[in-house]
Amino acid sequence: MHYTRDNMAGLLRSHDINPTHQRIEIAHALFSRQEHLSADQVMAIVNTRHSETSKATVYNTLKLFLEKGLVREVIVDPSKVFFDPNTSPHHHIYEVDTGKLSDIDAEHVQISGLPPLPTGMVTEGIDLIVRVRRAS
Amino acid sequence: MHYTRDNMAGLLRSHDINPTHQRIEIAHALFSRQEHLSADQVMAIVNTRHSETSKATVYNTLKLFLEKGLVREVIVDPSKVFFDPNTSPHHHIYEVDTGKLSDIDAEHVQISGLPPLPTGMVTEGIDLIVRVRRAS
DNA sequence: ACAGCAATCTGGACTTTGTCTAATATCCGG
DNA sequence: CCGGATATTAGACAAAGTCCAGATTGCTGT
Ligand SMILES: [Mn+2]
Ligand SMILES: [Mn+2]
Ligand SMILES: [Zn+2]
Ligand SMILES: [Zn+2]
Repeated sequence: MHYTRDNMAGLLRSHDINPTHQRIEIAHALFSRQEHLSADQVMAIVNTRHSETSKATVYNTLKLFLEKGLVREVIVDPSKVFFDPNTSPHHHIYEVDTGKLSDIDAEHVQISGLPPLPTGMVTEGIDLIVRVRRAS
Repeated sequence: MHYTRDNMAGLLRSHDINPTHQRIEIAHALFSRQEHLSADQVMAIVNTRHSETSKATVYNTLKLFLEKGLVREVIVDPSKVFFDPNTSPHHHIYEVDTGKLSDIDAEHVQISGLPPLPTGMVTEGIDLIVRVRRAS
């Protein structure tokens, strides 16, 4: 699949999001790269040519995408949140030195032996993060 | 085991940490409660009676404890880091509504099917977080 | 075309978490 | 007690994120 700006409007609509110029640009930044980006990185990408999207809109839009299930949040770095255009179930490898974050397909990963949840609680998601560094 | 201020000095020494009044208080805050605390919470606990430990010292000390392996860091909340006096291998349940964080013993949890690491990389740790919320 | 209206976007002030620094205080061996 | 190393401190600073009141945009009905 190839993500063009034109596809973005349909993608947004299919997630019940009114497609505006700013939202299309932000979605395009995430989906054309298929990378994990921080709000700051999105901000920089969207405003490379000329300043056209404010910080408030970047944060508002990313939060909206999150609520609508268009992207997922990955919390691995204590100083910033990453936004992930890949919403299929998967896990992450985090290189602590470089900050590089990559996907692990969940298909072949098996997690067993988890205790039962406290009553009245439902699982919202299971995050598995493998923290790695260069062998010293 | 019962963690008193008096055994804190020995605990610190056994981790190659020079026991000072402030360090003992901070260690005592964490180990007597056996809870996951943020820097802010540690700060509040340590200064309840009267102000006696600065913000800089709280942060410096928690970082020192981390380096020396006395505590572990848990990154689940995008807005703050938790410090965990339990350094034995274990996982976490995070209640997203309340922010409550509790331990899952790693003993019976089995994770299989992880892909091989990129060459020259070693695992520093595997964090498994089960995000739960009240059933709606 | 145009007024009215809701939805969206914006700059900038503000808050929170955490870092840094230069000065001071404490500790310890000789 | 002296001198140096180690530890603590207040407060300035930085970065990530939130908030708000005003401006823009894009309709819809006339
Ligand atoms: Mn443009
Ligand atoms: Mn005291
Ligand atoms: Zn991912
Ligand atoms: Zn724990």
